[in-house]
Amino acid sequence: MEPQAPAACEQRLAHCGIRPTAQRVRIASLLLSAPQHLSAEQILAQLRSAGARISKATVYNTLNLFAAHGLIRQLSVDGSRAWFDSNVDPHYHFHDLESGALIDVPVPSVEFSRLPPPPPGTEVAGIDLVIRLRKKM
Amino acid sequence: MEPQAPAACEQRLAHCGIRPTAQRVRIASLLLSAPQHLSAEQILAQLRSAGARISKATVYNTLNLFAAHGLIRQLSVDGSRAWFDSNVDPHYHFHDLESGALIDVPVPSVEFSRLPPPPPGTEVAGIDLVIRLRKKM
DNA sequence: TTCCTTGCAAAACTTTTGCATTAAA
DNA sequence: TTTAATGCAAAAGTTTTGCAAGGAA
Repeated sequence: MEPQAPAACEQRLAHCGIRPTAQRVRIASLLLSAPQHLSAEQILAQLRSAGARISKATVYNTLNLFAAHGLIRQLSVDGSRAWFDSNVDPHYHFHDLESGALIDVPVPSVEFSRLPPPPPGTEVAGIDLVIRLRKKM
Repeated sequence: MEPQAPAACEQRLAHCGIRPTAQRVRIASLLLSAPQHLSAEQILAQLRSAGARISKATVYNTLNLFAAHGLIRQLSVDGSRAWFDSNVDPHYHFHDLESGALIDVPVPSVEFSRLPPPPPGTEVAGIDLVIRLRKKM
């Protein structure tokens, strides 16, 4: 997967008020190159094998920072670890139970004809939908 | 919350092919007394403060065993820890982002008028829906 | 006796944090 | 120069595992 142009990432970070350090730009460049789902460990491994000098702490700190600024979205799909989704537009997910793969499901392919009213004093902040998949027999 | 009659739990476990040991019956008795969502740590604390002699390892082993037999369901709602749901009938959840509380949403209160076809070679194994709630302003 | 279960401690894993060093503005 | 970010190691939190001891059949 081609990393996104570092210059574009730099601008995007600066636009969010995030100081575009070398490590942050590399993470952004990797993650924002296409819609994808990566774990912190995967990001660390990919950057290091590409020759980057970066620590685990910085990866976690940066991912949390990006998520807080809405650049990425943190998913809780299986209990094992967090997945970071570079697609922050509203969408849902297929989750292949065998491979663990996550596949984006665009909003228009799901339609709710009925939803429960939120409890009094609350409003809906978001809807997470995960469609679990198994191999067809 | 009243624990369910231990005798009924014993029968239920035996019916699943699970040997009804003292610790397992206590966990079942606590968890299956009503539809609820508990963490392993909460279960351990409640049983111990009720005078039970039980270890953390046994709580985890037992919860995994129960989940494997379909007696309970493990939820991934926030990344922090697993929640064990004593309601194994199909249903969805509200998740209060402020308090962390989980509230069951019965199946009939949600209706899908459109769902995406599962990718070739796969079929839908289940649908997890979490409606995140924030305080209304 | 034989097999399974438990408890304890240690290990495994993911994520966070403290602090000295380094880089950015 | 001043402030913020990084790296490392250690800590924290959750869950799993190895193994000796205990309990059920």
